[in-house]
Amino acid sequence: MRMDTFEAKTQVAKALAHPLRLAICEYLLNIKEPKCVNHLANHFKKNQSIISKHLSILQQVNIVTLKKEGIYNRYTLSNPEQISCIIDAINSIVKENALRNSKIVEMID
Amino acid sequence: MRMDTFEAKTQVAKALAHPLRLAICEYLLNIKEPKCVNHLANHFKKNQSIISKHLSILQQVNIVTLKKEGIYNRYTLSNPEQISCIIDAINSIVKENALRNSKIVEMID
DNA sequence: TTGACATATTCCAATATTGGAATATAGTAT
DNA sequence: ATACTATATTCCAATATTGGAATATGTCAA
Repeated sequence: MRMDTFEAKTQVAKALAHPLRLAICEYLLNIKEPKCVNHLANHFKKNQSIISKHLSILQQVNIVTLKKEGIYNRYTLSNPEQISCIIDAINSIVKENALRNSKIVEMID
Repeated sequence: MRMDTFEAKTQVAKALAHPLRLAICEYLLNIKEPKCVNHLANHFKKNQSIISKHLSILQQVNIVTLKKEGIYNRYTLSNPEQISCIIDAINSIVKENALRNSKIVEMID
């Protein structure tokens, strides 16, 4: 496997490697409806330029798709199944780590 | 879902968001055997301090586990199933994007 | 046209990540 | 003890990512 093959994959991983972007993805996954920038800005209590920029980063690697509807730019997950897999796997790793850490704390106590 | 819940998840995503780290994970997934730093350094044609540092980042979020065997520090994936899910999902997104882009090129031609 | 609203983009300073070189640590053998 | 090999860590300069403010663009309605 050539190394530059990993560059494109890394772009996808990088797009997910931010707390707000990950939260946006998880939200869009659960809500299952296209959401506009303003809605997301209100929901996450961030200003619109930040939300817009993060959505743009997600869009660049096609994690998210934009539908223009009049005034509103509505975003959905382009590949909900894949994003769901990734989020589930990450959650599983994090959960296992938390469990492992709590056991280590017990050992110390 | 509180925002700081995403911090731990983001750490996992960030750990994967580097071409060499992603390549190491994919390699360890395929090889299914613990590999030492030097082996990985030779395989990826990088110097040992870089490999060691990247393994340390992967270890911090428990993507990778260290087994000390005499002189050698052998690393394996801690959660191969989850990492496999993530890598497959990323590959699927990247493949779809490549396909989509090639179709766009056809439209332009 | 103007105004109002939704969104995108640009600019910039702060912060984070990176690779490479040098150094430190650790284990084994002699 | 010394020497050798494997690995980890520290330091630093270059680069990348970030959030916020300001500005630009885009859409509709009066």
